[in-house]
Amino acid sequence: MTHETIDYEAIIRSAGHRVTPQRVLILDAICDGSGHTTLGEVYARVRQVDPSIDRSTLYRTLKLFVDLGLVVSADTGDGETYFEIAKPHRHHHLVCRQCRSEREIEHTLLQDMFDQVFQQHGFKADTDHLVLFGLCRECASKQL
Amino acid sequence: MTHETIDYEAIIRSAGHRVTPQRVLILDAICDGSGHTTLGEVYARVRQVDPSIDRSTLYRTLKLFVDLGLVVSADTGDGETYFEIAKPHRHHHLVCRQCRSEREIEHTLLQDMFDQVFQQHGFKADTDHLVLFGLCRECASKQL
DNA sequence: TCGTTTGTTGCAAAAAGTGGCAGGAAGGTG
DNA sequence: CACCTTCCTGCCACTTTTTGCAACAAACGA
Repeated sequence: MTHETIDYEAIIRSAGHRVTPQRVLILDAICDGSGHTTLGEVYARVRQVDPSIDRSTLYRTLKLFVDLGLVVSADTGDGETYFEIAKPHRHHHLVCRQCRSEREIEHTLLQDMFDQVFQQHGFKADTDHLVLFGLCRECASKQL
Repeated sequence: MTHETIDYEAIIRSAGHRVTPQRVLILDAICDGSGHTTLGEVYARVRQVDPSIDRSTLYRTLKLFVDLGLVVSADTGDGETYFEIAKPHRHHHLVCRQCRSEREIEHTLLQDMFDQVFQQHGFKADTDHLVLFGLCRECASKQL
């Protein structure tokens, strides 16, 4: 599982929160499958292991994880919110409006822009997971 | 009111939609106040003028306006979705995590980044209203 | 290991958001 | 101006998300 490579328990504890079976289970569920996972999928996986877990717990836990930076959430615009375990490298996503495909991009591509924003406005941007919408290469060529 | 400078009625009509009192009222409500407005604020203002307007009407109208490009919506990540009347120039926002202040930035600052994304990934980004989080100059200096 | 403290959980109820439907009204035509 | 067509709105029922609260259990010290 992806998150076993980072010490998530320490992160939770050091923020003054507790490591509970529910939280561990939910984190596991987010890591199952590859890449982004929807809230519904997470809920289904969690309930499969422990049907007694309440929806409200899931919502609260997800919010906590996002606040702690353990999990990254992205609203891809199609109504569903996606969750993904935080990766060691800062990255962002491209989402095609047409075919809905996703693609990761390196943070480096945005760093220059962040630097310019800082120079011109003194604003230290720290957004760590941006979603850019547009047309992917394939769909763009079909548009002709 | 901001939107009186553009012919929003023509935009609504030319798209095959009707100009109703409810729609006008909701557009007015979005323009009240400066800059971004939350959904809750819009609802409160609308109800103040006409308490009979239904929630579903507000949601449907907001969605319509966004589709038409009359209104720009931005998910600022704090759970609240913000709405703003569309402005003639493409722009984005900086939002301070600390003091919640907002500031507009020119699209030019992002264009280079969009160009690079296109060069490297063939992806035509067209996101027209990005929200970057971080620390504004004032809050950053206080952090010391 | 036991007891204490305090963050968490599950439950229940409220609030927010969505979809179907029938009556009502905007906009066009004669 | 009256009529007609079609889109909109308000209402209702339903799903999703959030909140208050009492019981529970993780973490820590003795």
